[in-house]
Amino acid sequence: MPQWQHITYSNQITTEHYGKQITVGGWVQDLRNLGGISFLQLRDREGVIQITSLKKKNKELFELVASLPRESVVLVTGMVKESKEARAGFEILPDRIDVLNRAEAPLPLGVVDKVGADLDTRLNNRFMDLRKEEVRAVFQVEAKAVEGIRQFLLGNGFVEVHTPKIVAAGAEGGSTLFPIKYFDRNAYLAQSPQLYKQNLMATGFDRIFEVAHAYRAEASDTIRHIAEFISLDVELAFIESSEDIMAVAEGIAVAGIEHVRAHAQKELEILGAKLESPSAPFPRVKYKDAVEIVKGQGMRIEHGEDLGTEGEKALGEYMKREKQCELYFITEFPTSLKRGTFYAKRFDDDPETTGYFDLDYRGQEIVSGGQREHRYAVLTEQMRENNLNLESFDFYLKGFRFGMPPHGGFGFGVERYVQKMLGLSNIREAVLYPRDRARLVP
RNA sequence: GCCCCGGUAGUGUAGCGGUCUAUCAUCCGAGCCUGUCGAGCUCGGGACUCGGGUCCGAAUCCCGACCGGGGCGCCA
Repeated sequence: MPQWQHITYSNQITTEHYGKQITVGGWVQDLRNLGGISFLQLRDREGVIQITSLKKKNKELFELVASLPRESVVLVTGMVKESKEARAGFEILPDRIDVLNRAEAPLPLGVVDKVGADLDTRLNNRFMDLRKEEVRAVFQVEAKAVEGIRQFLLGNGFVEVHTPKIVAAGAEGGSTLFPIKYFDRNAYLAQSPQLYKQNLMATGFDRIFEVAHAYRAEASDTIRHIAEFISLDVELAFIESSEDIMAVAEGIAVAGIEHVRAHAQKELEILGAKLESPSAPFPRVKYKDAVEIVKGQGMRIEHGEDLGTEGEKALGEYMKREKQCELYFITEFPTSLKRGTFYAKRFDDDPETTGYFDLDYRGQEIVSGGQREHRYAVLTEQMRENNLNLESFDFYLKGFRFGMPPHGGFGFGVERYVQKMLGLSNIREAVLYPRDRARLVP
């Protein structure tokens, strides 16, 4: 058996192992040398094991242990012994220690130091930061959330697709596009799979989703913006209204949380996050009612204005307080606020209003979507309103001329979802290697 | 992009014109200790972002650069 398969994880050790020899491997988290006895806390993927050495039993081995700098990588082969003093209920008495890699000192960032570190320092040394279980737990939760969402979508007949991230034109304004060199031409990083997922609605793939990076060159320095984020995009055809889309968005939000609750209980505990089952259906608050609620909270806002960050927060507090609700839709956004979203379908009997919605989680937008305009003539008219050059959207528009069913969809911000779920103060905490206006490394 | 705030040992901080050969913790090194797990004890080590300026004197005040934090706009 290869060495890596021979290693026992800390959480796999049971009373069955007591009195037997095993091999464990990991990082030297901490070392206490009391003179005649020493305790090495060895951390692996799953937890921490105590390695107890006695000087009188093996002086050479004892001195080797004592010389190990923290965060060195070692393999320890020894006997598992039941112990009342050890936290895990057992400890390992080493027969052999292989030092695979000695760590330098001082560490750029302490893993178990009794002092904090700024997020910037942590991100600059992310590999060290990720040795902390509470940091890794965030990404375990994210993985479980996405797993739950995938299961939900696959179970409902959605097909997972992958669309290009190197594109010729953007779905929205050009200002938020990252230009790149594409051989001898200019191209951009995709800010959204919008045009492609709509194009796919004309193919027979009538229910699709994609989990992929999206790139936004927004000059936004906030705790909820990053230049590269995971967009979970959904599009489905043969719908009758934006309500059909909302039902899917709701299903996703519930599925992610429920899957995390069921499969990441340990991580939630580590993070101290209390995550309750959301009750569906989520409330639908029409934009015009949202304006009144925000006004009622003492804020100055007029109908037709964007709610703004503070308005969104105020609405979030209101929904929590009055409706005991953390997830809710803001629906029927006025056309005036969605004019840039040229593909948004306006109500036939009220062209000043769209079926577009946001899904907010604790006062923060995590989803935006709605029914699209699938009629070629109306769509091109709305694009002209935006002074768009129709020729550069040729591939997109062609899809509408030869059989395009009514459809709609949304984009779901995975990191924002996880951030809100866990109450993280900065979205960067929910990204392994975040990219923002200032950060390109690591 | 706009508006506030901040940059002091590896890490996190105190100090905010002279008493700073700069505080505390953590950390690192040497030593003592056979049950530690926020170990304890003794000794030692390590820092004022950079460039101008004001002043008898600058970590401290002013200007600029660079870096960081937060808010707003915008958005996932």
